[in-house]
Amino acid sequence: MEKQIIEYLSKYTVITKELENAITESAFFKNYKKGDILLKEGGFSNECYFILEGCIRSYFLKDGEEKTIEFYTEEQVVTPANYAKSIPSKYYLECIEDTVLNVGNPALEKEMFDKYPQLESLSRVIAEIVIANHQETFTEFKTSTPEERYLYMLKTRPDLMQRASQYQIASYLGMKPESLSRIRKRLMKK
Amino acid sequence: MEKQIIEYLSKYTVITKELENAITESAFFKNYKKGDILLKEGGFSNECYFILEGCIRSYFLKDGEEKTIEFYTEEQVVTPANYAKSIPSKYYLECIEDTVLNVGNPALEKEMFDKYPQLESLSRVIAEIVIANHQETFTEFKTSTPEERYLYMLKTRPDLMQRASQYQIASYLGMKPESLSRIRKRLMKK
DNA sequence: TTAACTCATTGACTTAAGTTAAGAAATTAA
DNA sequence: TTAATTTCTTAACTTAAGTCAATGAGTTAA
Repeated sequence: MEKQIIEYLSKYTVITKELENAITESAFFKNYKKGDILLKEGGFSNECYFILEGCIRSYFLKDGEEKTIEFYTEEQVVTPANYAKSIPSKYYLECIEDTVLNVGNPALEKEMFDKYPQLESLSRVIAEIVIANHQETFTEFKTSTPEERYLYMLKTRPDLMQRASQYQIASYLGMKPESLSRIRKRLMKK
Repeated sequence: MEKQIIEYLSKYTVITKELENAITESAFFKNYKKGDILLKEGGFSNECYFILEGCIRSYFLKDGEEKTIEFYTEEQVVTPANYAKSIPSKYYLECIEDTVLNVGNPALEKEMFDKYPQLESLSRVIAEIVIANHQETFTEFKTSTPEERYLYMLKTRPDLMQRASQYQIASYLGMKPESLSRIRKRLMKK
């Protein structure tokens, strides 16, 4: 179980045996059931997550509808925007499958960063990769039609098509469920 | 001139006199004219920038049209996605005004991070803030109509309305220049 | 096993963005 | 200062997404 985290980090840099042990020993896990809410809109957060198994969806309510912000799956880090801050969350975090998480907190994070500066350095590098990836996704979104966005998602995150419901996917793609239904029908014929 | 960088960093943490001096002494500036290209699509980059004055636009070509990815203005950091990597850039960086930049490079960055770990720590913190801000912008974009997106930009980045041309703003907002023109006309009447 | 509920599909209609093309306005260069 | 070029606006038309409403399919719970 701990291995997954080490494997993930090892993609970016060499993890010394010492650091590996420190991470393994301090690792803390939690299990959630499908439908469990990790964070509520208006709530506070002192936890960040690394997904070992399962899927988390972030969403908020607008005009009485759920608007999906993001889907997080295996090997992804979820840091609530209000993590370690005393401001209320703007969104929900919900497990849309049974989910196993590695859970972090500000105190542990600080302790680890102080003890192993290379870990904070690695976090910076990963954060910058996340920024670059995010910008690419956003750009793709802005320059595409709803149909193209659906096709792009099919190509880049095909697993989500099975894991999430259509109305969740629709709002993630910035469209109405009816439109997604029609797009799928249209593409069937081709 | 150096003061701006120190002021910017001081928003997030206390900058010791020693670090301030190190930053000030190693700071390197460049001046550009309106229209100058900092990076070409397909080109390589070993520079990152902190904008002291002016405006940089990132864009690429799709279907023969310029698609604006982002506008960067005073106090913003521009790190090309291929910075310090041997992969070609997917986009252009263009000064849309006369611009004054503080220029960084991988070697200097490494030297400073090694000497002042708190600077790398700060970079991580800022990177995470950038991620949170970016996600909020993307979410706002996804859940809004083109007209709402225009109004949102008017509210959050009013200066850009003067600094960039309409076709640049239109593609930044994910619409055609004709649509932006019509939206503006529609809003005039209200 | 049925009843209740949620989710997905379909159809008719409305609305606004895309497309194409022309011309006006503004900017830049000769 | 004029000519050339670029940018912006407008109009007519096409296309597809949003809206509203009904129905069908699938899931969950009594």
